Amino acid sequence: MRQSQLFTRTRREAPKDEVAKNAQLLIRAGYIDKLQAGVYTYLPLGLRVLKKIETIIREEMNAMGGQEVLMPSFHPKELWQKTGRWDAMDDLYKVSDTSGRENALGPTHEEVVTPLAGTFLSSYRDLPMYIYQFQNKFRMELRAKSGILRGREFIMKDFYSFHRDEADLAEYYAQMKDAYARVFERAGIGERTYLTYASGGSFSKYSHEFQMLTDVGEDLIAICDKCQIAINKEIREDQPNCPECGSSDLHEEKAIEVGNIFELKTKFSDAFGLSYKDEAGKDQPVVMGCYGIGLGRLMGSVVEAYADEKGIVWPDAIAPYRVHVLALGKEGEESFTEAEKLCAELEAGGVEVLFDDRDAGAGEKFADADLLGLPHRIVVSKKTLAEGKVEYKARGSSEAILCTANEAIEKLA
RNA sequence: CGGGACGUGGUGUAACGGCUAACAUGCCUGCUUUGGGAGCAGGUGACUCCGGGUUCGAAUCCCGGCGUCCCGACCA
Repeated sequence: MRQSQLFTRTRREAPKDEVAKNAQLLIRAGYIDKLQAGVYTYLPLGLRVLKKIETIIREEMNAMGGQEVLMPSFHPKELWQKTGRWDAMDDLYKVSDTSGRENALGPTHEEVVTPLAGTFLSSYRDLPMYIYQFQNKFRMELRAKSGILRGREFIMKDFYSFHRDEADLAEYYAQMKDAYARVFERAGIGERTYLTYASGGSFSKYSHEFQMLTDVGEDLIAICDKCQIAINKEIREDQPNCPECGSSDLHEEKAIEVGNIFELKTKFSDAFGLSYKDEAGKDQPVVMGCYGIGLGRLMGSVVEAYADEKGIVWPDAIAPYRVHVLALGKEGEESFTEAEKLCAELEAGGVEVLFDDRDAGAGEKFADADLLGLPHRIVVSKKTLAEGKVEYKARGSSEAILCTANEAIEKLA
């Protein structure tokens, strides 16, 4: 991609109404744009990041047997009345049309997926079954905040599992913990993300959250020094010690929830009469689990966690482009033609490249490269060409090295 | 939802109740420059959030609304 053709451009300053680091940097670099409080547009660069995250999650969810669907955002009131959440959920967006008919904008999809499952699941032979989607959720946060970390409209992966009994759910639930750990590992935040015990609501003792350490986190978690499992502060009264090993050596950290998994059991099956026939032909309630990841929040959390004073630092796996090639000098000069060749070669090898071909000074290009945060930077200039080389630098490192174009390409393999 | 702060060109800021609302940046023209946001010249761009009020006169003071951010509460 030629940067001169990019829809967005960078800004020197962040809008004064953004205080959160993630929003400041993402807006300055042209990844997102704010429409209103808690509601953001994902611009070409930002959408690429989001799609990378989505792909990682999709691969892991498919590996767990998930089948992807897309349910509507616009839900009839009756479904939400059936579970009592039409009145009970404060952050439910309710919309009415000119006929007076009322609908909800989905903040989550149990009310839709449960009856949907009832359409197709009728026998023990149909179970287990796994359905998921990526979709915009709506929650009327009384106070949207922290950039894209807590929005009113946000994209979420929500996954629902259907089982014949609690034992089967428990087994699957345990596997999902591992799948989630893989997602966060692959997204580049594995070493700072902790499996965290949290409140289980009315039907289960615990649910589990995946909490990523960051100062802007809204949650306080206590991490077990022995087994590295954490407990959310909300349940620490009842559970002062590590639930895994019983140790009392815990230390507190601020963190943000990037994913959660929850045993719904028969809460929604009961509300909607979702049942199956067992081997004896007897009706049994379907046992459910649900599993969520907020994609935008994950993206914002990564920015919060890794950015430095110059800008964003993306992990390889979710960077919008892996390589930023900067041509110093002028269009038509050797530095440009050589940089173009390099880009073509990288792209032929399947490497995604952003090519800074703008008519701009060297300093501006360096500053923007730091701001954009692509993991690998290659500079082609008069200076490097004089030695028949290019300059390679990893965004996270302060060391730039002179090497041949081929050596640079090898670094990216 | 309770408390606080703030709304001025695209962005960041300035302006005592009083000239044609200023400066920087961005953007456009031309020249120049190309290893850390370089320079020169010319240009573009604002019903000062909206609605009332006070006043000879309001960006500025008062009232109401809307919006944004922060703290708190809330948050599968």
